[in-house]
Amino acid sequence: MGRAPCCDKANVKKGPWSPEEDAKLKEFIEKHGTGGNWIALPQKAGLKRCGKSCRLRWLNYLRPNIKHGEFSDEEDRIICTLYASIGSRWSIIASQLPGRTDNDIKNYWNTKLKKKLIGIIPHAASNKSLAGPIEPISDPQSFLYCNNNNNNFPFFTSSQSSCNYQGNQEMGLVDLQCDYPLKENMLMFGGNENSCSSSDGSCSQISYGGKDHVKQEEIGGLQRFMISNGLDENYKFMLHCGKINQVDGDDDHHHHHHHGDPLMISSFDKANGVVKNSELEYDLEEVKQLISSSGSCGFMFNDENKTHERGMYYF
DNA sequence: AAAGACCACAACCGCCATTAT
DNA sequence: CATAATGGCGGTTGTGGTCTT
Repeated sequence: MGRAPCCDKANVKKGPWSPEEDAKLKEFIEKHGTGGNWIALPQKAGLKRCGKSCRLRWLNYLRPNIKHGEFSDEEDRIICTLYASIGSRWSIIASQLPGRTDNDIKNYWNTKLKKKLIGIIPHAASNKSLAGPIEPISDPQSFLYCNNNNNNFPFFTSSQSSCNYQGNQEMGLVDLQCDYPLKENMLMFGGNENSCSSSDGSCSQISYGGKDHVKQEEIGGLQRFMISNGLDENYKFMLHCGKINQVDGDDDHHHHHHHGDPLMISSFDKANGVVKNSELEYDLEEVKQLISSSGSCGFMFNDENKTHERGMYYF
């Protein structure tokens, strides 16, 4: 038959560890090691704990050289970059951060870091008046459709009826989903076409890298720059350039990429059936610059059911 | 001052591939 | 081989502390 049962579940302590228990476990492991057997360990160490609980306590808390508290900017950057490329594979991410545990990083991401990443993405809570004209978007199919059920980027809630970009200087992480096959004619800046989705959406992972993933298309005289983040499903929004022939009258000499149309964000309020546009502080060229700068990273992939394409961009 | 909301974090739970009997 | 438990992982929850109302 199989193995013998590990421990008497009924006679095992749960909940937070006391300093005494910590001391016992630490002392035992420092003296005898784990013996490659966590299940037998609590018996030997005289602890009324399940082996699994001991393992967790050791790995996440008692083990030497564990860093706790403040994450550095560099650590933030690594976490964001890795999250953007591999998602919530915490143990792999932790392996790149000496002294950090997967549990710590996971907690940090879920409670703090995610919230820091409001970057170039509109801050939905704003009630500033919209800067741009309201204009219909001719091809509703081209909206990126996002929802925040994945709870990755709940930047928007159902109570918000418009999107405004706040000019946040911080980095932004963008999560997008679209529930239609991406169009063949969509352009990717700087990227190779192969890294875009195959038309049947059969790729499980499409590419890594910065600039490959930003999508641009032209529909009805509008340049559209496809990027999105987590949204309630009542909302759809996209970034796009204003009218192509719009005159850029700006006289800023410091940035060679200052030509081009202002980047607009359009959101669709399904409840009210209204499309709202507002102007982004960055123009398309600036966003391209951001995307292709060394710090950026992004990728796209399809989910298992091949029904959604998702991508993430890290600036 | 009390109650409730919010937050950070440690710990637990269930799943799954691997391993021991 | 068949079976049952382990170890590792990621999602989730419980808990204690702090902040708000």
